[in-house]
Amino acid sequence: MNARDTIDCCDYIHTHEDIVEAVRQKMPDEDTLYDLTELFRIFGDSTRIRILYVLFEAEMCVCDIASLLGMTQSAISHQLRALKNARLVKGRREGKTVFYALADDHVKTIIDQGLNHIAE
Amino acid sequence: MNARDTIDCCDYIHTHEDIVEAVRQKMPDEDTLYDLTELFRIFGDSTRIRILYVLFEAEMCVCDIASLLGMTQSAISHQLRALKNARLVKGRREGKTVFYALADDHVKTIIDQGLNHIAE
DNA sequence: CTAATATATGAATGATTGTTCATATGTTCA
DNA sequence: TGAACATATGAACAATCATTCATATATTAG
Repeated sequence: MNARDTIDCCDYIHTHEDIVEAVRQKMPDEDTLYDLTELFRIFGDSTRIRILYVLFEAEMCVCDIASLLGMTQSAISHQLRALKNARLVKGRREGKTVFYALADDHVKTIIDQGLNHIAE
Repeated sequence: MNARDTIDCCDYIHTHEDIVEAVRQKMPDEDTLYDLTELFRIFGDSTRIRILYVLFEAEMCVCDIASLLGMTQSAISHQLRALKNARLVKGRREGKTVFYALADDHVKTIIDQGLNHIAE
């Protein structure tokens, strides 16, 4: 099948052209779609989820997180950067140490929704 | 640094041992962590997000979704399987055609939370 | 300034993943 | 039964990504 043939792919599309039009109009723009996908992609890694769980409890320095999760400082630092770029965590420098904390409480809300789904 | 050295990685961990202990206890078990990560990983792909958006509007057959998104039937079918395994969509066969629909309204809630965050 | 400590980062690598292609399965109709 | 259609699926390939290693930056103490 050729995906470019937008209307002749099967017998059903002609019977629901109003719906097809509604879908087309309600699709979010490319930028929103990209940001949304990117946000969930960040949540889709167990190291990053673990880091977020750690930060639910308290702000913490890179090395403590690494220690808690049994991973290297470098690995954690790389992932903290990803989380920071997604504005899920924020860093605060105090001398040599950088303390990371959750950026806001959307994070917890999103994770809770995820937990809701898997608990179902 | 060796990540196995759970206590001697920096000067701070000793000053917050109560918090470290609290974090340890509140970390979800491995299974939950895996399911949660897996769920968000499924949301973390723009094709799958697009499919979910299409299904917000109405149930639809594989080939219509493919047509709407300008992708091949095979690609969509593969992704529908992923969405089905994550129990985000469900399929209903009617003759030759299989209609897919959202499994429940957690899906919309989770995506809305994501939109909330990026709109912020 | 130098040494020590905490964090950040670029490059390399192994693993994972989305799409494609070819083909199989399942259903209807003649 | 056989042809036509809708969907599903396994294997292969290219692209993406998490971690590691080595090293750079930043801060403090001496």
